[in-house]
Amino acid sequence: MLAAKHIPNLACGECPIRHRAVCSTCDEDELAQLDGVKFYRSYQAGQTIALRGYALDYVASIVEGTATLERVIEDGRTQMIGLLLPSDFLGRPGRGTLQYDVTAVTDVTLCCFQRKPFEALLLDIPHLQERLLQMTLDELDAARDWMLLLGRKTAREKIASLLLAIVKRTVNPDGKSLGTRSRLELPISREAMGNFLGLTIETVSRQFTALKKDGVIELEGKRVVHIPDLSALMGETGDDEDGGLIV
Amino acid sequence: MLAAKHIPNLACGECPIRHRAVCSTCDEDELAQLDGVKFYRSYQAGQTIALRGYALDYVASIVEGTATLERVIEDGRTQMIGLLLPSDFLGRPGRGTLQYDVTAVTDVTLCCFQRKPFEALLLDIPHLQERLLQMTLDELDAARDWMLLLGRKTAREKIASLLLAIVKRTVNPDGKSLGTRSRLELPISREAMGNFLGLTIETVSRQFTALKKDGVIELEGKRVVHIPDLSALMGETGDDEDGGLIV
DNA sequence: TGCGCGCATTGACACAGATCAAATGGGTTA
DNA sequence: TAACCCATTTGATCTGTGTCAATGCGCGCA
Repeated sequence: MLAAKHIPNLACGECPIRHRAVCSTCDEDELAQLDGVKFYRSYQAGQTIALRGYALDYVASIVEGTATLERVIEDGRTQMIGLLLPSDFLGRPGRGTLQYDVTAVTDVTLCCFQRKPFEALLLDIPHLQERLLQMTLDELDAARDWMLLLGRKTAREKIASLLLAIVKRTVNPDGKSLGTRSRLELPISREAMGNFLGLTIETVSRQFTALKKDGVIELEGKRVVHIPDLSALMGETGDDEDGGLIV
Repeated sequence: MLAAKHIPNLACGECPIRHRAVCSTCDEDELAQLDGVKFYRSYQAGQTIALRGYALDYVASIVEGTATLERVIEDGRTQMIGLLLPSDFLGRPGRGTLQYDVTAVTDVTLCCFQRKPFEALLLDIPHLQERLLQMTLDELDAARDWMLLLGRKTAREKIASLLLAIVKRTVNPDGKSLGTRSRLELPISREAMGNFLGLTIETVSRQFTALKKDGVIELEGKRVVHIPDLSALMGETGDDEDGGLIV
């Protein structure tokens, strides 16, 4: 088993997530305080970053890469409950353990803060805590969209919603108006999609085949999807307007 | 349509949720500040408290009663995405609209705070913001437990998990060790449970019948449940230990 | 070039939960 | 007390998705 690697810290001025992460509202002085308790760490694709119930002595921002949050029951049933992308926040101030497993799906770089000093800074820097509160509220909204999907959508609607969510985020992360035709590289395996959507891998596969047969999507290999008409895909999500779900 | 009623404020010293709500960590002086922007409001069972996308100019603590948060799609499919019980927090600082509908399921009393001044107090009173952050993180954890339930649990496991969650919240809100036998009054209808769990009302009813036949629960009327052996119920939740889900 | 490995697709069948429909029961009103 | 209402339960049947098993396909490696 590979261990996490310590790597040299990046200066905040060079940081690609400086203006989106938990530190985005901090001034120079406040950044310096954070800098005093920060250290970089990297994980390779497939590595476990944290396990449910085990101590995690830091909280962190994702600088680079993708990680999943998953709950697993003993009999193997697995539900993905979150996806961490660059600028997202990992860990829980005020508690030393997590309720879920965290796994790197690509190589991941973290900007870690020792937990205890970070908690103290939250009280000293109201804007830092305010930013973390807003990020947490956003995550809560996303989780609730996801609950609607898991509880009430059909397999076809789930797949369409997922594809649309990936389009929104990877093709056009800034929310500008979307063109009518999109090419899309799937960042996760069929199995991960199943765990994301509360489906089996076979059902995921069958729905892909069905959407292809109906002309909603075109497949190029297994990992690349073309969407000839985005509004047709939106019509398949089961949502009132635009597909709701934001990953 | 009935309108929300303004009712006289209760003094914080008399407040039944004084030590659990968002204000629980405030001292006398800070309470006085909150008192300046607070007003009580009550809703009758069945009334709409807020609608998705419409402005809500206050945030609030639930003093008494039960309210649901729901997402509804046009064809009528409904997913409950949250349940508000006394001491829970309603509304989103920093944003004037909600993403979901809020409905009173019993008569509800709210301790409301005008939103803008409340947001200012969050920055002035770090402990208030810290408390709200902790409550939001707890909600996020609960939402994630719920996602596991919606995505991967069977109908029987869902019902057992819900019953256990209600036991934890209403019979013993302080987390003291639970006795072996519990009496439990269900705060919501079968339909609401179905919307909570991603099931139809008929399936909910059948699972109640099945759990009764298997001796896991006893019914007294339709709204009261006796749980002769809590650990037996825990064994039905599908969770590793104690049923995870916290409402 | 061919073998093996992992992921994905396809097929046949089973079953949990949905759907449609009818019966029950408790509470409220006249 | 009867009539009605509404939530709930129960029954019969249907169907979407899971399960189990076989096959296909791309890719690295010998």
